[in-house]
Formats: sequence, structure tokens, C-alpha cells
Amino acid sequence: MPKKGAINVINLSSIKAACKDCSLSELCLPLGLNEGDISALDKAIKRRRMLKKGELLYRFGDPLHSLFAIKSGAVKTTGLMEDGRAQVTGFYLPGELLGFDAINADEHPCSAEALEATEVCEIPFPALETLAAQVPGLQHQLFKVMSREIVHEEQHLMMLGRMTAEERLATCLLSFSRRQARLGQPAERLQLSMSRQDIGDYLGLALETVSRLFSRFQDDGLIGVQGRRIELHDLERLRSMANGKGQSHSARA
Amino acid sequence: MPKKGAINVINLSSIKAACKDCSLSELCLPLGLNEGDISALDKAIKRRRMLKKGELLYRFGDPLHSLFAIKSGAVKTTGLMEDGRAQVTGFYLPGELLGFDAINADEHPCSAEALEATEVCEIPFPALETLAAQVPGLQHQLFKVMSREIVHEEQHLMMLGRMTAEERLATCLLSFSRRQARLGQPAERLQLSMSRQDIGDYLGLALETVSRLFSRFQDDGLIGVQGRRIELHDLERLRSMANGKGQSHSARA
DNA sequence: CGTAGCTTTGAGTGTTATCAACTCTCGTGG
DNA sequence: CCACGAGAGTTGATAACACTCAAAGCTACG
Repeated sequence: MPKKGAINVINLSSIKAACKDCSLSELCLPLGLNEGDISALDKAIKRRRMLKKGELLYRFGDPLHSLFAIKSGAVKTTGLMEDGRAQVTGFYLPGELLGFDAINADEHPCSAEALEATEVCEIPFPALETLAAQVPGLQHQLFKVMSREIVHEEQHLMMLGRMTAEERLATCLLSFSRRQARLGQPAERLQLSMSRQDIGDYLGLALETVSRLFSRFQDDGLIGVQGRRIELHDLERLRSMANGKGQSHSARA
Repeated sequence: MPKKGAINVINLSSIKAACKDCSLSELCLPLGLNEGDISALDKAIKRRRMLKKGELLYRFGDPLHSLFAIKSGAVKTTGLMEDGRAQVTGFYLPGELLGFDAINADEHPCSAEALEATEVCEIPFPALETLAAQVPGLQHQLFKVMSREIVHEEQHLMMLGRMTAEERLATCLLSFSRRQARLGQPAERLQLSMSRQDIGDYLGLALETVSRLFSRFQDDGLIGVQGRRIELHDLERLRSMANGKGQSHSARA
């Protein structure tokens, strides 16, 4: 429900993104910018792009042209080892930005694939950088978003290095829940767009382990599982499980 | 051996850092800046700070005041779980910067501890940000350093999620070797400043496993181990081991 | 409605953690 | 100068958590 300009109904052909009309602007790059700065940002954003399920946004080794913001849908980023082992480094949901890891060497060190039909905003990096030098609020917001990415990966490191399989899945489900709630959707009802294999590659587990954990959580009454539709029946117990109070792992003072 | 100003011999009391005279400037923040910009950066840098072994640079929850550059010595950053489990998220050597993870929420999400006597340059973040808006080269360099941190953590994720213990330690040793070579020191001779426990907390392994791996690598003639003094006898074989050609792990096409 | 991919479940194995004891190193003080 | 003690490192025995291999069931799409 846009406040103004609601008259332009059939405007689907407008390929230009318009941050100021976007419901995600409070989560995305424009956060903290004033109206003038946002319209400057709008000019820098190249266009929207639609991805079909399975389509790649970029692949390992591609030169850096743009960063991307998810408008709808979901994307995973995957790093690959020579022998085929895969590590999913992140899942990206609406309002989230990806591609920052490419700035270092001017090329993407991982591949990004749409997990479902996905709409992204493409943000050419050179233009963004130029604009950031002129708009202090934008520079700050960029530092902040990159910092958040670092924090997020540090939490991921803690999961992979020090948590049990059970704790990892509980943490992962809670992360999806929280991010979905932030988008205004119910926190207890998840419609996953990724496979068990993807979740395993994210959590550093075999897909069979992920599947077994879903079954066990369901048997314990913690969640309901129907394929990729997950209901979280007891967020509080999930939280304590994510913090290592699952029962095992003798907690030391 | 500085080119100019070698006359000022007894100048140890000069508490101001001087990037332009620092041998690390080619690895550190000044990289890519011209002389004038570097002296502007010098003015922003608050002071040098000496840390004794075991001393904390900052602790979990501290408000963000500054970022830090390592001038000499070594620092580890550690994230902690409620029950005491620790994940070392990074080791920082001379020329490397830390603290970026604090920008997101204006407080440090982990603690940083000196592993030996360490000298750091303190860079107040608000001043740095202001300067970055005026000096495009500095802004770019900051984006780049933060991006490198993200890439580094993604490689760490791959280690923790998908590598065997053997591959993790080989990768870790090679990382130290490369970074030490970059500092102009021999690539085959490491003097570790961290304990087996620290390495285990970095690699997501028990300290006993790390110790056993050192012994096994030594028995295989790969390395020489005398406590924390490690000699790398066969970098090539270490590299192939780090890439999963250790012998196990049936490599699929 | 058939097929391919995804998911579940089972059985057995193995890598790594845990618990425990012993050794080594090094700094300190008697 | 040497003995002592504390922390760090090594090594061994055992166990557990998660992986691998395998097969069957399910879903969804063409």
C-alpha cells in the first residue's frame, strides 16, 4: 500500500528499482538515509533482475561488477573444494545484501544460486563507492552492513567449530525464524526454500544427519515437519537447545 | 634502516605512530594511499599501545572506540559460549587489522587477547570514518580490508565445516607460513605464539587432537616439531594435504 | 502416470572427543 | 644452583557422535 503514486497501477515494466517505494528499505541499504540521499542511491542502482530457481547470480571467479540486494526469494552462496565438497557460506533473504566478499580481489570467491524464483536489485559497485564518498550516511551504512556480515560469519564459525549437530540445527531454525519475523511474517511457520543437502552444507553436516534431526525434533514435539514446511512449536525450548542446554554436553561453570 | 631521519636515534618516546616510516605500510591500511593522505591518516591514529602476553585489547561487550592494527606480536580473537566453549575466530599478525566486527552494533562481539608482547596502533573509528569520506583511496582500502576479512572467514568456514582434522592443521600451518613470508621471514620456520588449545579452538578440534596431528606430521617427515617451533619440511606435500589429497576421503570427479 | 530428485530410515563404521596419566619446560624462590 | 610447581604438551584407552553406504518411500513436475 504505497502512500503516494498509487495511481500508477500497471507499472510492472518499470525496470528501475525505487528504494523509496520499497517495503524493505528499513532493512536494506537505505536504512538511515534521508529522502534525497535515497533518490541518489536509486539512480546508482542499475536494474532489477529476476532469477529462476537454480539460476546463478554469479559464479566463482567472475569479476566483481555489482553487489546485490534480495528483493524477494532466497539465494545461497557456496564455496567449493577441488574434490567437490561444498560449504554453503550463507543464505540470503529479502532485505539482505551479498557480494561483499568480491571487493577484496575484484572477483567473486564463491558462487551464488537462487533457491527459488528470486528478484534482486543490482548495485554496480564503482558507482556505489563513488556515491558513498559523497553521502556519509551511505558510507556508514555500508561499513555497518559489511560488519554485520563479519559478525554473522563469526557466529557461523562458532556453530561449525563448537556446536553439536543438534545445537546447529536449532540455531539455524531460529535464525530463519527471526529473519522471517523481521519481514513481518509469522515466526513459527517456516517454508524452507533449501534442500536438506543445502542445510547440511551450511551446517557442516551430512544431509542424512539433518533429516534425522528434523525427525527427532518432531518426535520430541519441538517442531512439526512436512517436507520443507516447518512449524516451530516451542521457540523457548529451541533457544535453550541452541545454547547447549539440550541435555548432553556437561555444562561447566 | 630508515632512509631519512636516521639521526633521531633516541626517539622511543614518540608515542605517535608514523605510518609513512612504518615497514608494514605496504600491508596495512596505508596501502594505495599517496604521501599526503598517509600523513592525514597519521593524524587520525591516536597512539601506539603495548600489550603484555595475555593482556586484553578489548573484551566482549566493550563499546567500539577504535580499530587496531598489529605492529608487532600477535593477537587472537575469541568468541565464547555460555558454557565456556570457545571459538577462536582469528589470529592477527603484524600488518593486519582487527575490530571491524564491532561496527555493526557499536560494541565488540568477541574478545581480543595478546598471545605475546604486542604493539598495536589504535585507530579511533569515528575519525577514520570521517577521513574515509574525504579520502576516496582510504575508503576503498577500508572496503577492501573488510572484504578480505569476510573472505578469510569464509575460508575458515570451509575448514570447520568440510575439512578433516588433518586438512585443517595443514591449512593452518600454510596460512602462518604465507603470512610470515609476506613479512620477510622464512616460510619454513614457524615460531608459534599460541598454545595447542588456541589452535584447537581455532580449528574446532580438541587440543589433544592437535597435539596428535603434530606428532603424526612429524613421524611422516612433513614437519619438525619442538614445542612451538615448527619446521615445514615439505610445503608441497602440506599443500596437497590441505587440498584433501592426504590419502583418505575418496576424491570424486 | 512415470521418472528423477529429494527425503527418510536403517545398519555399521570411523574419526575425533573425552578422560586420564605422565612428561616436559621454564620460571621462581629457597 | 637446584628443587619445586604450574602450565603446556604428549600419549593411551575408550566411547560417542556423526558419516557412509544402502534401500525404500515420497513429491513434484513434465
